[in-house]
Amino acid sequence: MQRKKAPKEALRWDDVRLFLALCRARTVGEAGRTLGVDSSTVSRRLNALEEALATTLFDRNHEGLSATKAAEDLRPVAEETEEAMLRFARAADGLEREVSGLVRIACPPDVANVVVTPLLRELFTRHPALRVEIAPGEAVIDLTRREADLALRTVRPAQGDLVVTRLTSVRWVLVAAVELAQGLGTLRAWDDAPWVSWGARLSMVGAAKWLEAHAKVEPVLRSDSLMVQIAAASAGVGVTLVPEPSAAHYGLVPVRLAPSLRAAAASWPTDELFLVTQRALRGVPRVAAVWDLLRERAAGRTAR
Amino acid sequence: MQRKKAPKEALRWDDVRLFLALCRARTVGEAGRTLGVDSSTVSRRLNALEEALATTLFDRNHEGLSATKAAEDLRPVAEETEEAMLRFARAADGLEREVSGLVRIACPPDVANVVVTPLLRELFTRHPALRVEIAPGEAVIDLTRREADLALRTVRPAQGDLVVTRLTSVRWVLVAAVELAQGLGTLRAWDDAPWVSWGARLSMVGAAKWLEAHAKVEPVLRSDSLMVQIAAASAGVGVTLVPEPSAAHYGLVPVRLAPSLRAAAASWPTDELFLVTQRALRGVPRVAAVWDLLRERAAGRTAR
DNA sequence: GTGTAGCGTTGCACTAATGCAACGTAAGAA
DNA sequence: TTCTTACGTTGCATTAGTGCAACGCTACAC
Repeated sequence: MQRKKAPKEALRWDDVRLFLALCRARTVGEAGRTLGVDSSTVSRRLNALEEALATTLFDRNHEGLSATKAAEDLRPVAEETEEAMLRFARAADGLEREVSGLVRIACPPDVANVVVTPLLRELFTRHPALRVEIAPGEAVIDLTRREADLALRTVRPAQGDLVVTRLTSVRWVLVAAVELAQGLGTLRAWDDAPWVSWGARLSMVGAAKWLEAHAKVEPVLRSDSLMVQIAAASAGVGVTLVPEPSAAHYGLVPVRLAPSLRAAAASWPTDELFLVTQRALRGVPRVAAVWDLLRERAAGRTAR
Repeated sequence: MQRKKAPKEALRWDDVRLFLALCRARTVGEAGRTLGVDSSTVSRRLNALEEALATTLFDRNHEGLSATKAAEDLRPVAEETEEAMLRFARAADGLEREVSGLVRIACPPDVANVVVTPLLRELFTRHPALRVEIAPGEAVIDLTRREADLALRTVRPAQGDLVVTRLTSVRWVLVAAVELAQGLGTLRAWDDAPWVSWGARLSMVGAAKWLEAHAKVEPVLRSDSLMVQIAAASAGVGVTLVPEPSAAHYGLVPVRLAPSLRAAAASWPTDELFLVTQRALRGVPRVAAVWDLLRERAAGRTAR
């Protein structure tokens, strides 16, 4: 007597699909074909289902299948289930294809140029109906006012019903145009070089604070725009602190430092780059498409 | 660029169950607990589902899950699906527990005694609420008139909306009571022994036809009841042809035959035993219980 | 700071599910 | 009869799915 001890097996939802296919097919093989599996699999799963329900659903003989009364009683309920399942699939498909329309991205200008712009080609290849608007600016755009769908920020936002993910962290480096860096050689004192730095309005920026704290130099140029600083540095106006990826992107090279300066350089700021959107927008396909691509392509391990 | 080539993956119905559990849980682990699987499994299957739907359903961070707009749109449809699935499970459960009531079995008397009766103890152990009525008789009971739920027959019924399965095949053997068999020794001619055989009414029975064709003997006793024949043989009245299992059951032993008789003996009839019921009754649990036990216990390989 | 706890994810060994091919049975054709 | 065909089932090698344990990340307590 080798009876089963555990009829505790939960009903697997896929078994209802199997059951329906069997109701509609005249043979096990035919049911398997509609399900895309082998007839042996159908046979075994039917046996398991019957054991789980402690009922015989179909009689099998050399002519194929014949439904028992139990199966015929169950069939209408199973078909309701299938209709609901089809509605679900249709709803899911409906969501899926809406990757079109305009996505507005707010981000710092350098991030726009260095991070976002290089990804646009791939984004449009993936989703031809997608359109993008980049709103660059140092100021913090208020997402809750719907000025943008997506924001890239260097500070983690706290308030609001927002979804936040950290993309990467970037170190800042002291760079200059190639000729100036060569002309300077190894920097022995901070004021041995002309500096380009931040204006009064954004003096709370990490780089500005570092300059204030560690290298009390008087910049030859101040600007609240990082892009202006980069342009000035590129023109050989002076040295400046910029995020490493931006330096590489614009052909600025690191300035060599004498050992005496390296301790202070160790506390150069580190930016973290956060991707932010409103919770309600997170699942909207056109937004999700950009979100996912940024996570996939722009995310990096923490630089320690 | 290792993108997926095949988003052709069909939606598995169980994934909707997973999706619902995730909607209701605040964490992956909680969803896994309600589903009875590990959190790692939930994590992987969610990733697969999102890839299949090409949609992000949940954002995951250190606090757990948060549903995206897509997930919230899908949730009501998924819950309808679940309700239908629960109705199915309830219907299946309802069927399952009805193994009780009376099952009427029509069969030849020897089959009743030899095959059915020995199984009753196990049947009642399995299904204590079950009751059985055995209607023994040589005549063919008409199942379509609902005189019986189940029939055991030696001829395959052709007409009607019946379900038929062959249980086993049995050879007939020439037997006698122990003392008579010893007294006879090896039989050299058919009429060296007194015969017990069928009456006129059932002369079409295989054994009667054989006797007519091969051994033109005049029986000392005729009866249309196999049970009477067996009783007579047991009392030492004569030799008779009976199905092999019945002979063993009633302590009758084979009569030894001289080589000259063996050729004719080779064409002793072979009965097949068929289990029959109406299609509509096949799935009724109390009937299915008996059907299944008979198939399981009484079915044998073909005796060739 | 530094540790701790909770979350989702990943590596790996293992189990269950699957496909393929061979089998046993039954009905009809030659 | 024998052969053929179609059916469901079973054995076995392979694959996909799973659980456990370790990991990385984040927040919070200290």
